[in-house]
Amino acid sequence: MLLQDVLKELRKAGIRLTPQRQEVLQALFDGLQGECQPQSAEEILQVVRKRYPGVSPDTVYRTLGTFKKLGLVREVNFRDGCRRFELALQGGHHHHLVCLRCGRSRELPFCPADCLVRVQEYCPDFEIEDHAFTVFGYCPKCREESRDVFRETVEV
Amino acid sequence: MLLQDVLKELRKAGIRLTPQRQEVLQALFDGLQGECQPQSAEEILQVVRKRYPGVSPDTVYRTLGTFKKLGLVREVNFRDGCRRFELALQGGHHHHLVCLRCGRSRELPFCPADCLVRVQEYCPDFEIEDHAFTVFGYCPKCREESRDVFRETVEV
DNA sequence: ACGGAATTAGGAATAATTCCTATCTAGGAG
DNA sequence: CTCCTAGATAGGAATTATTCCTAATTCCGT
Repeated sequence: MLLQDVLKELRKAGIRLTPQRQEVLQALFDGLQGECQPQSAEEILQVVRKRYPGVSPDTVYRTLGTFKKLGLVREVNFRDGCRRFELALQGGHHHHLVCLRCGRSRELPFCPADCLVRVQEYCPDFEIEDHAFTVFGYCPKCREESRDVFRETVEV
Repeated sequence: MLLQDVLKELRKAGIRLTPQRQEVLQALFDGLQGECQPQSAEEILQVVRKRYPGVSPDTVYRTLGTFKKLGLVREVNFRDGCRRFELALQGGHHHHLVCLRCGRSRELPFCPADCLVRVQEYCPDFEIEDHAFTVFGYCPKCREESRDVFRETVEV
């Protein structure tokens, strides 16, 4: 799905298409390129401000909230002190493998769908809205680096 | 496992047992009773201050960090603006079903263990430290209440 | 082009978390 | 039991993320 299609859907949903919202959306699309890396509100704000310097944090947060309600954006938590956001396009459902040292993440193409089914059986009256499966640890690069630091410490 | 056993283990691990740390531990144990409800640092602080009024937030955070490193405490995120903590006793591994309205959680006895195996196969050089499986939505009680609100709105 | 409801900027307020440093203390050594 | 010191704490300030408030602006249907 492309930016144009999303804009069309938003218009259809009666969402006012302000330039600020379009820029937030653009930033989210940019984040989709290359390695998957959900962005913090602050990061998105910086991107948006390149074109609209006056944009306020409030606007970014409000826009992300609006998009989240529409199911267009998902929130994830990487345990790095802020919320992160990414596009939730249909067919792109995934989870994350997060490095606790460098904060970078890798997309996981697995989903514990069977668990979700069991959860719904376990609590039939609970209305499931979203779920998170996130694996935390240390990426190969950071493991290597901390090994180096350890060596230096010992040798000195 | 009881508080006494944990204290013994901490001593064995060379962790200084200050009264503040013991109170934090006690608060975490209290949180284990009844419905599982991971606590925020603020909530733990309030409990600890009942006995030690002068305790600082810093101490609670530092203590929780120490316990986390030891694997005694797990951090969870309920999307309510703060980190939450709970004891991670052996055999008690579980996940959470969280209501986005009232913030209460229910313990899930399922774990996507098979997914973890697949993750490790997918990224053999990644050192897995922890994982989170959390289901978000609306509990029966909150669904009922929002239905009431809707009715009122319509009828007036 | 016009009007009204929705949206925004800007700045202040709030809340969570961490930092700093002088002081204190747990627990091992004697 | 007392002494010593590495490690821990209090207290308050600083930082960071997020939300609130309100007057001014703007999208978009008519």
